[in-house]
Amino acid sequence: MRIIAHLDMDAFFASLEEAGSPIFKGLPIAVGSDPKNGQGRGVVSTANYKAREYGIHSALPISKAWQLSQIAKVEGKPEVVFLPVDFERYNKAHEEIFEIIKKYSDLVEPASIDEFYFDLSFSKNYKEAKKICFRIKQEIKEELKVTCSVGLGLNKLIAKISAGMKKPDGFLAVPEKDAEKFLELLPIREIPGIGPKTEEKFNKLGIKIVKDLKKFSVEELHKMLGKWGIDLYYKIRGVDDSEIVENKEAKSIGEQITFEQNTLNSIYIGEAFENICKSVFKRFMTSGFKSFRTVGITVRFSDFETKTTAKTLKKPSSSKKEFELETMKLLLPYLDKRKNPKKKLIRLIGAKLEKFKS
DNA sequence: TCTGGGGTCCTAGGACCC
DNA sequence: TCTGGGGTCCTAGGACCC
Repeated sequence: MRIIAHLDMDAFFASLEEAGSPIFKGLPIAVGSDPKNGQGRGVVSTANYKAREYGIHSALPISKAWQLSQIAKVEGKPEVVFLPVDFERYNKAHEEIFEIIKKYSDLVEPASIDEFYFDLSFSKNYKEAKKICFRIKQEIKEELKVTCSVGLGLNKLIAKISAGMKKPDGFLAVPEKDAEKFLELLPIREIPGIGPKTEEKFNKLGIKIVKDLKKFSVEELHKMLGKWGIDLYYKIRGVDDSEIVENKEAKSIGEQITFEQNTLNSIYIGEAFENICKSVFKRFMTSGFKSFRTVGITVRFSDFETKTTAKTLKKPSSSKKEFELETMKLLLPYLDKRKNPKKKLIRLIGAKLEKFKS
């Protein structure tokens, strides 16, 4: 029988900032874009638990977060500490956590910068596995001064959901015999892969919790959701055979920027685009891949309409010149009448590389 | 409230080939 | 003369996740 663990860092970016700067201790922190006195674009990446009391959370527009901070100030509460995202620092912490988990399990999958799956099937039982989880939690706390939550279950799905239930600094094991009951009572939105659109779709049919979802046959879910519906049918019955995968290769490398102000100034856009391409290519060069075959761009207009265009080259390439030339050819039509007849201002541009060969 | 940036996976339609 | 079936590749867009 498998025993799978999922470890999820608590308010990761904000916790690391707090741990790194004692003066922030106890203060509300929002890591994300520059609020620029309420004029900033962009969103909150991570808010610590103190900031969440103000109503600030991930993906909240930074301007709104700034307003909430001003309101708090008027009420005599401490203002929010706004900090930029420091990926270098978080990546380093990620590696350190990976190394700690590695000491206890030889099958570890980093699922994102702040999440890991690992295999504890070698443990005699859940009690033994739990002990290991607590040792890992302890070690992370000692070394990095941040907390995490861990879930245990018979597969990745159960492990992930249970890790999320006792945040922060929590632990939950859902043994096999309880798995189906545990799932049945959850709101469908708790199932990873069911987002706002799918939730809405099911809500309209009166489907609220996982138990309601079980009314549908495999065929019905397949029809409604495509291939993923088949997975879902089994997942909600506690069946998830997906493996822990240790080394996942990247499928794409890309970057995009949102301008401070929407623009159609081709000199300005051109310069920004050049910088993006340079940076993307640099990352390609250090990725270890030998070649790419598809190049692509993204353009987002002022009304948020977003266009992507891609071109697959005849032959694999590793040429920076070719990347820059081909993406520029894709971008140019959006700057004039060809693909922008209404002369809409541009809000964001991006470039990416795909179809790698090692 | 006016919406980042980094990704992954899936789908549908068209081109093309045998 | 007016039209099959299977397969693959490519592109654009959508949903989702952190």
